[in-house]
Amino acid sequence: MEDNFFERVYRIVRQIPEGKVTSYGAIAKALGTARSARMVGWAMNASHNTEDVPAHRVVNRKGLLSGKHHFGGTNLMQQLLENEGIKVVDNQIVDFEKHFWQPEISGQ
DNA sequence: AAGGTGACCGGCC
DNA sequence: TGGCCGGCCACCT
Repeated sequence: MEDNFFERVYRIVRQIPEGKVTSYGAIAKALGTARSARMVGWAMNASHNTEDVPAHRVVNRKGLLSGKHHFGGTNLMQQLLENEGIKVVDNQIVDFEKHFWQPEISGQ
């Protein structure tokens, strides 16, 4: 594996258990670069090439499926989340805090 | 090498 | 919660 920033993000996302979701900022924080939340989103963009990355479990801080547009479909991301027991209404996760899962901090 | 870009976040109203 | 603005950092052309 390479030391690419993407790999770092993927590693975290892959640790997200089923039925749980996290935010870009949380991942960025776990990476130690809380200010690069945008980079996390960018990494997810490249995650299209990686199958082991459940990007559908990653949403923005509001719990909105900000990246559903990139999922190739319209409600695919939502379906995946609902399939894991997460309720999604109007592109927004219900009880977001409840399903929120915080990744472990790197180097700790 | 420089500039543009982005699936964001936090603060303020 | 919603809208607007600034910052921030790695990737791409």
